Formats: sequence, C-alpha cells, structure tokens
Amino acid sequence: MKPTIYDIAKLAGVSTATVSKVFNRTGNISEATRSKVMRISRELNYKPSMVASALAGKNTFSLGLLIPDLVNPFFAELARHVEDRAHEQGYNLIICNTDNDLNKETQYIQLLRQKSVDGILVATGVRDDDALKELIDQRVPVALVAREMSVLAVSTVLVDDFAGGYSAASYLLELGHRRIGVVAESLTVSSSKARVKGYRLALEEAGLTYEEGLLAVSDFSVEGGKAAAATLLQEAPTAIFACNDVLAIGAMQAAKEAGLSIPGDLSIVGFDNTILATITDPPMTTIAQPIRAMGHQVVDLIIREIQEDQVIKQRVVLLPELIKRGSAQSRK
Amino acid sequence: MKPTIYDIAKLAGVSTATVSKVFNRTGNISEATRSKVMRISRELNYKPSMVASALAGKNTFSLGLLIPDLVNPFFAELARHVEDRAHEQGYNLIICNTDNDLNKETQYIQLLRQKSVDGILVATGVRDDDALKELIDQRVPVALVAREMSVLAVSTVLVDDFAGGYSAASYLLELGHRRIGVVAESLTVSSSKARVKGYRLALEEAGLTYEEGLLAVSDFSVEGGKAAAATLLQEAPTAIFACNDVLAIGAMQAAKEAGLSIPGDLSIVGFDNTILATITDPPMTTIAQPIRAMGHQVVDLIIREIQEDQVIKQRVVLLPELIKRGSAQSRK
DNA sequence: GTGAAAGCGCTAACAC
DNA sequence: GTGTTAGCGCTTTCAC
Repeated sequence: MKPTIYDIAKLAGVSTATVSKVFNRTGNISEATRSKVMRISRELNYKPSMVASALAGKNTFSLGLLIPDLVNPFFAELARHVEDRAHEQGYNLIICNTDNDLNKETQYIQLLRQKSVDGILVATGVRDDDALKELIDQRVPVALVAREMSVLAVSTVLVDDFAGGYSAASYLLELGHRRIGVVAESLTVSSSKARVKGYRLALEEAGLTYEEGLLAVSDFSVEGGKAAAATLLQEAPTAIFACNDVLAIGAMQAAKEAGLSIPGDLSIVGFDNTILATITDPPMTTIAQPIRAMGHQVVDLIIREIQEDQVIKQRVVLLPELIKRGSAQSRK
Repeated sequence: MKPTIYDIAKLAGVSTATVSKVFNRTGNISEATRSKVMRISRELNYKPSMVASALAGKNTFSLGLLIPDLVNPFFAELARHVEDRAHEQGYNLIICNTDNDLNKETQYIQLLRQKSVDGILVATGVRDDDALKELIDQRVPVALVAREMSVLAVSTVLVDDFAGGYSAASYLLELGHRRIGVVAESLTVSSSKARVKGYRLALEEAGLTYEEGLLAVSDFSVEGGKAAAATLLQEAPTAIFACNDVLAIGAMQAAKEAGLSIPGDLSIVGFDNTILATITDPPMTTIAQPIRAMGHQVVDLIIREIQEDQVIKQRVVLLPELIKRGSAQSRK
C-alpha cells in the first residue's frame, strides 16, 4: 500500500499537521523534525497525494488546453511550448482536441471543470461559445491563445493577424504582383478572417480592388488547400497568399500539378512558420508567429490569474514577422 | 459556490448516498427519486467533483502520455490518436514531453503518480529506466507504445521495426541499388536499432556486406539528418534509407544541395509515413506505421489493465507497410 | 429502496 | 514549534 501522511507522522513521532507543514514549507518547523520527516519519507518513498491535497482546498496544478488538432503542426508546436512552460511552473497539461467542434468543446470544458483544473487555455476557433462564457462568469481562470473573442473580458495572447495578412500582401505587392489570390481557412475563425482583412487593406491601399474571385476558402488540410488553390489558378494570379503553412503547401502542390514553377510562375506566401515551411522545396516564405513566446506568455498569464485573485486581464498582441525564403520572388 | 452532493441531497429530500447512487447507476433507485435527483441537479447545474470521487476510491480517469516531443509529427499524430481514443473511453490525457531525457522522464513519472493517474503510456525511448521498473513493480498500469523494453513484462504496442527496416532495404535492393546508405537516429533507441538491423539483414541476404561507412547516426532533426546524409554522400551511395521521415527530409535536402536529383541520382526511403512524407517533392516513399491503430490499441490495452485486476499482458506487433511514392526508383 | 456514518489523504485554523 | 480537529465532496457498507 502506498504510504500516507499518517504513516510518516507515526514513524516520525509527529502529527500529520507537522508532516504537511514540512512538505508545504509552511509554518515554522525545527530543522531537526524537518529532516527527520524527510528521512522517513524518503525511506518509505512517500509522495503526497495531489488529489487529497486538491480536495482539501489546494490547487490541482493542472491546466486544460483546448486546441483544434495536434496534427496541425502549428498547434503541436504551440502545445509543446505551453506544456514546457506549464511544467516549469509545476503544472500539468491536459490536452483536448476539439476539431473546432462546438459539441466536443463543450464536453471537454465540462470534463475539465469536473476535474477541477486550475485554468483553461483555449486555442480553438469556435465562436459563440456559451460554455466559455459560463466559465468566465463563474470566474474560472481562462485565457485565449491564438484566437480572439472580442466580446469577452478574458486574457488573450495572439499575433496581430491583421498586420500579418497586410504584411504578406504588401510584400507581394512590393515584388510587383498585381493579381494576388488568397486561400483562407473558414472565415468563421477569427484569425483567418483578420488575415484576409489585412490582405484586403494592403490591396486597396495599392489601388487595387478586392476581387471575390481571388478568394478561395478551404478546410484545414493539404488537400483542401490544393483544391482551393486549383480553382484560384483559373483566375491566373501571379501570387497566392495562403493563410497558413498547411494550405500553402496545398497551393504549392496545385501549382506544380498545373505545371507552374515556384516562384518562377507563381509566388506563394504562407503563415505560421511551422516546421513545414522549412522543408518545402523551395523553402517557404511565410509570416512567422512567435509560437514559443505565445505559449509561454499565455501560461504565465493564466497562472497569474490562478494565483492572485484580483488581476487585471490583459490582451497581449505579438507582432508577426515576414520570413523571406524561396517561394516568392519579383514578378517577371 | 459550486453545488455539492449535499445541496442536491437536501433539495431533493434524500441522502447523499442516494444522490451518489443515481449518478453512478449503482444500487437500486426508484425511477421517481432518480428523476427528481436529476431534475434538481440540472437546475443547480451540479456536476460531481472527480477529485472528491477519486479520493473516495474511484479512478481519476486520466492517463499520462510520455513522449519525446510533440513537434515531431510522428508523436503528434500518435498523441492525437491516443487522446481521441482515451476521450472516447472517458479518460483524459496528460501530455509530457521528455525529449528522451531520463531526468525529465523520472520527474514526470513522479508527478503523474502524485496525481494518481490511472495509467501511464510510455512512448519515449529512454533505456534502463528505473522509474519505469518501479512503476511496474508497484502494479501501476503501464503500457509501452512505439518502443520496447524486452526485459520488462509490460503491455506493448509497436510496429515490427525490424521488418520495416528489412522491407525498406529489400525494396531498394529490388530496384537494383547496391550501395545503400542508412541514416539512423541514436542507436540507443530500440526502434531505431531494430530498423537498422532489418536493413542489415536484407543486405546480407542479398550477398552484400554491411559497411560501417554507410551508416550515419543523427539526432532527431532535419538538420541532423541533412548533416548525416551529407557525410554519407561521400561514400557515393545510390540510395539512402532514413530511419524516419524527418531524417529523410534532411537527406533530401543534403542531396539537393549536393546537386543530386531525387530519385534520379539518389533514391530515398523514409519511415513513419507522417504528414511530412506527403508534402515533400517528390512525395516520399516511406514505411508506414499504422499510427492510428497503435494509439487506439495501446489505450484499449491500458484501460483493460486498469479495469480488470488480473490481466494477461500482451505485446501487439503491427506490421509496417511500404508506401511507394516518388522518392525511390530503379537504379539507372 | 433509502439512509447513517465512516473513511479516502490532506490542509488549516486554532490551541497549547 | 507542534498537535488537535474539523472539514474538503464523494463512495460504500450495513442497517433498516
């Protein structure tokens, strides 16, 4: 049987309160009893049960992370950095893949609450999420990352998607492109929408009119991106801005299949700067999100909310950065 | 304040035992009281606390998953499928990235135990792991996935790595290649070692001698694979078998940098069949692991161990499959 | 079919 | 500096 605090107390000849205090470094304990308790604990290989401790009023030291899909390298990288930071701070991460499905999201939130996680990190793009609102009403620590929910007072860490879209389009414009297609993920996802808006503004500032025909919407997959880009190609663009690296890869494939060389015949700019962008041929020019920084910041934010009871919510907007590699060049 | 079982009991005019029974569908409860309890619960939005329930002797319904790194698409995909299956069965997943670092692994195992997870899934390649042995001694449900530990009696799900290496090399041999390099991940990782052994046997069966010079060891990264392949190239191989897709991508990059065309001048075969293999140019010929099946099976295995107290441990070996795409062809 | 009560392992007043 | 004790929210045995 696993030893409990009682076993340690008995063997060390002290009370459970004392044992508890040495493990929590609370109260005032003499060095002598402290080391005795520690010795006995080590001998019995005693480790305090976090579930008992949680029930007795302390934290569970676990965080929930709601993301669409780990297979998406952007979210895998985000999850990795979130987990790293959480672990550094003594928290564990419960991962929940929602596929941006409202039902799944609601279900997971429910579960996480029953498990009494200390906070919930939300990176899924579901809009209009009552379960989320409820959480916030009930003062459960929540923070958004890489997504937005303007109506809610909730701490948020994201990249300036609008600026990213703007900068992608501006760069392409600078290179002399005039017919620039855009392949977007579902426009119901806030980040995707903002990127397209940024793109649109850059075009309009350059005196071009935004054409519906140059926008193709896709689900999140290489195949989707490929199909979307293929339809776009009929409009004879000289460049394509894809709202994430996965879609950009689809676009690259579509171009190759259409016999177009990249960047010779078609320039492509992606978004995210995941591992994917480094392995394409040519390497992908893309808008980098500071994924690591986002992960760290959002964890720090939520932990502050957990520990202090009256914090000022904040919205951290990080700036994306254009990474020039080989998939975009001057228009011939 | 969140409602507790006492609140429900009081309002429903029954005892807490009764409420507990209706939520657990145990004992015999009249339809009348059942529905009354349910109604009140719904009105108060009552959800049983899993931490209290766990302390009172039930499961926590959470599993730990130890993996090297979520950024590695193979493990991201594995984690996704594991999470899916776990969720289907009512379990949550706590993800732990160990970077194959023994210290981190030990630390995580410790933490997971303190959190009283119901079982621990191990996909990291750390050898000789005392913490793991201890777990098994203490009858904590443990299962290995995509890794091996022959000395231990522990349920395992993996692919036949040896057969995979053999089949990769055989295919290349069949295509007429005679000088086949191999780039491996650290040979301390069981799966990697087995793949190289399979490769070696295929060579020897074909009457070739295994040359040390044709083996390059790399860390797990595109750059590592690239560097390893670059040294290999000096031995003028006509084909390279890379022990995973990430390394294969590195090899493709090295080849291109050396002015070699793929598959014209150099054939390349990878391993894993992650999303990466589909996006290279040319698409990568690789050995597919049935990642989804592995994830599902290992979850089912561990849940059986959790629920039944006397189970026969088993070792499930799935067969890898050669996926022919464009990165390997007949030797000219 | 339902309830009383002990107990899961720990924490935090409060008393000494 | 250390101990007593009353919970935390639930499960479960046993009695009715």
